[in-house]
Amino acid sequence: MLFSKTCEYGIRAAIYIASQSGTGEKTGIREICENIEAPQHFTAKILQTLTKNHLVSSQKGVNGGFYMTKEQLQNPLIHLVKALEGSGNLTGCGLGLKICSEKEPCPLHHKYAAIRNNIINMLTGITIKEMSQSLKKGTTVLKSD
Amino acid sequence: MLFSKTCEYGIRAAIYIASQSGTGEKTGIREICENIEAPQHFTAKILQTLTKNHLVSSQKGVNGGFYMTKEQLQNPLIHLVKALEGSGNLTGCGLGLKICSEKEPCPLHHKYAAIRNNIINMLTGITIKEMSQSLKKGTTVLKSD
DNA sequence: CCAATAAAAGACATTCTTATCCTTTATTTG
DNA sequence: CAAATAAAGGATAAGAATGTCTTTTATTGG
Repeated sequence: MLFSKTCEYGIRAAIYIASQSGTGEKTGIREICENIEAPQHFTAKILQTLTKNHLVSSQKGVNGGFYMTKEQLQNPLIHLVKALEGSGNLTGCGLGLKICSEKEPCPLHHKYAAIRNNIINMLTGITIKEMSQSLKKGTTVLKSD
Repeated sequence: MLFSKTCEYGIRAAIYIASQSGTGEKTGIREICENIEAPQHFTAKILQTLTKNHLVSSQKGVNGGFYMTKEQLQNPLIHLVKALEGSGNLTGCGLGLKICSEKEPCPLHHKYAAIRNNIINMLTGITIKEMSQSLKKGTTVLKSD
């Protein structure tokens, strides 16, 4: 509900890449998509966006693939979301008004603002690394079987 | 971010209709759309859905239009959202997994579940009437000028 | 250098959302 | 009843999101 397909696949791919980035290993797009059950070519495009935004690293050629540096592992989830959804997403009016502020609020403004703060806090308060660790431990999953 | 255009227009239209439903007056689609700055034909379709779901009332013909009964004014916002977005929207996994539960959670499951509860509480805790009252008082607005 | 490999990039197809237009049906008023 | 009115309904169009396929570019290992 919160995320587009682009964002869902992107987050899942990033978590999987992170889970494989322990000692500098790289992971190919095919392996990623098998492990997160996502369409391969579409996900490849999404990873292009993430690498352009320096949230994921990649290397072409033999033994190439995607990986994440220590610094990239520390990125909070919100960085991925902003790169993939655009940041306007987290700032607009809940009812779609062009102008909606504390001074001239829509009828949902205050309650919506509270929710949005919750969301931003959640996205800011969790790192890729944390999510990948639960995946490595086996306490969480990224696909349905 | 939370709502589709369909939902945004639907909610705004419902609030406007509610604000005009004091003593049984009806409001035409043209007037509604002028006051909420929404596309007329598209909004008309949305209102068809809402009337089918008995969330708004309508009457054809001369002096007809849309209105809401006392009971309809008491509907919480979540009824509109479920009618317009479908209720699956408020139940699925944040990362799009088909299966994601307490037993087999995705890496975002717990934090996402908390947010979703917040959202459901917000949508359940506010009625159309409450929103329309703030509009009538002039403390909130539904359009940008 | 050459062959193999894997990501990047571009073109295109499909589906869903958003939006418009036109016709039909129901209702009211004179 | 007739004319006017307004919502309901159907057909269609434009745009965005999602998804696929093919070619190009960069890199590595032999």
